Amino acid sequence: MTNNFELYKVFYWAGKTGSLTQAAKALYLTQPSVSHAIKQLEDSFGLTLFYRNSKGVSLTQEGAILYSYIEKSQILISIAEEKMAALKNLSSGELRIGGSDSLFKHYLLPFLEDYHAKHPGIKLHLNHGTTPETISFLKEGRIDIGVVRMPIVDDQLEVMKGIQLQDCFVAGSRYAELKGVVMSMELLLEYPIILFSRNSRVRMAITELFQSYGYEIKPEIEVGSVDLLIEFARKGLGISYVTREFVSKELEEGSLFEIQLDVNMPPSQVGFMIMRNMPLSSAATKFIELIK
Amino acid sequence: MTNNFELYKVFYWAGKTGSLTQAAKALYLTQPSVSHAIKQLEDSFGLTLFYRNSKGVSLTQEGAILYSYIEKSQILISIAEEKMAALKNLSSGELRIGGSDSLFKHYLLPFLEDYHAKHPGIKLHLNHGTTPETISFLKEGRIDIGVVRMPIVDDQLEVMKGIQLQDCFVAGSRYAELKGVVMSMELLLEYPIILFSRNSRVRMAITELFQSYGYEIKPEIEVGSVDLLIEFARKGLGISYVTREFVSKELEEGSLFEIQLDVNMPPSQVGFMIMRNMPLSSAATKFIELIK
DNA sequence: GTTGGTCATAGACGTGGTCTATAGCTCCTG
DNA sequence: CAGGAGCTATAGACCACGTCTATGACCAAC
Repeated sequence: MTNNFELYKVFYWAGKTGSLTQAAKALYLTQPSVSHAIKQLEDSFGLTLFYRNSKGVSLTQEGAILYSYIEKSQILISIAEEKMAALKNLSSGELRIGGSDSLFKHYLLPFLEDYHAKHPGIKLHLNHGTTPETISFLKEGRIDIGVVRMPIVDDQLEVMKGIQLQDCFVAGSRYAELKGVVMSMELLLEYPIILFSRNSRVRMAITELFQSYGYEIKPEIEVGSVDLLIEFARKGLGISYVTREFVSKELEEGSLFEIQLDVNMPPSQVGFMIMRNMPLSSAATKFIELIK
Repeated sequence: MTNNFELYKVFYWAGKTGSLTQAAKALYLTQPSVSHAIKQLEDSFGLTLFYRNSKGVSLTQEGAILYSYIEKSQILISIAEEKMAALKNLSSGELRIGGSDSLFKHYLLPFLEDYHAKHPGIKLHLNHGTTPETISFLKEGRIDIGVVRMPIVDDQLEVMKGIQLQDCFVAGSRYAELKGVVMSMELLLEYPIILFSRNSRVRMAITELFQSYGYEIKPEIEVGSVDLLIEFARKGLGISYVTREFVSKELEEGSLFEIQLDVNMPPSQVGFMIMRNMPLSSAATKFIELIK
């Protein structure tokens, strides 16, 4: 036996208000419709659910048992509907972004602040990882959006351009004599170089660039975070290859300066990835609108 | 926002099976109907609930949240439907009967045994009280059936005849000389009489009977239970007025004998009361069928 | 390429849920 | 006690909407 669940909604209101007429008003129906609906339920069970009297209805023994279950069920549905409304209007929900810590900190942070201020109910999850990890997370559905360096070639993914960044070599006061000097690659390679760890997108890009000119760039020091790249360069341990926009503060205050090279460093593009042909959550849609 | 609850049933099965086609089968619908239903839900919330792919569907973040509520809700409804079926087929439920202990013990007991054997899932509640108390309980909905002595005149009640009982005077061996003697009322009153307490239906009947012949019956001893009436008579404390059917064992074994009177004692009728125009529970309906 | 499985879409159909109108009932009130 | 104001039940008409069939688009596996 499997009833039309709509009947339970009618039953719930009839039980709750103790009146078919009141239930009809609550449901924007007419009283005969409600009366008919209750009769249908009763017939389907072969049980009488209500006592009818001149001032309304009251639950029978059996009706009361049914009501105890249906009430809980209906309340759950009401909560679910409220929850859905909250998700829709972004007063609730979560936004899961994957990418590198440096992009979070130096590029995404203002957007995240803005977003959080506008939608304080949305929980933010920042999932840091390498580009391939981020892509995996995206495909596994563990994040909604991935933020990485372009180019990304994966036809399961839809990639949108973000800001354009410029990588460059920087040094601290220990190498002050290089300030203002336009260096060749060959010359640069005579200094100790500090690079990001091997599996990063930036590292691959710079390695390829040098290779295309016939050089091999071998770092003296390899580090795992942008902060360390900056810190080591400031302390004079070598010349770091960093994203210029991420060291704007240090360049401005003079604790670091940019090394001029005689070749153009290609810009690098930040990209947002989402799954192609997969619907985005409201929270994620809104965030992407914000960034664009 | 208040959806057609039928949509949630479809959503539940789609989420549960991970396939619109499977959901359609479970609900005896076609796949396009299910597809349409899900679309309606999604439109009503303004949210996407499922990812569609070539091997079925899977819940989105938001769909999963909805599912967590709807699942509980639907399970409650299933339980409720099972419960209703159990109440209908009498494998569950309760039967509440009001009346006097003596009627329960001496008249209803075999029926109760039979009923309980046939429907062990039905809980029996025997609510003992006087006739007016029993009527009150019935009107308050605290019992389903009342079993009392007729006549009952109350147009809110529907009364059905039960067994006919015969009250009589009995004595024990102490008054052996009266065995076989046809006594007059006048003579009887010279012996110590034991009667049931004042507010009982039987007591009122016997008092009225004696009055109609111009006598006043005043008991030596008043007791509150039929068992005591019997016990006191056996011990020779006096002559008890009891229901003959309730002392059949004692009459047979000879520990009590019936006093012959020169007037006919009117029979007394047992009646079953239920509320007029009020639906009976399945359990109560079945019990009444059994007795008839 | 073909087959077999998804889900989506379009449009037709017909049932069932809703309506209006009215009756029957009980309780209350003048 | 008649009349009114509640309530629910019943009858019958109607039309929206839920369901169907048919088809398309897509994907994965063989």
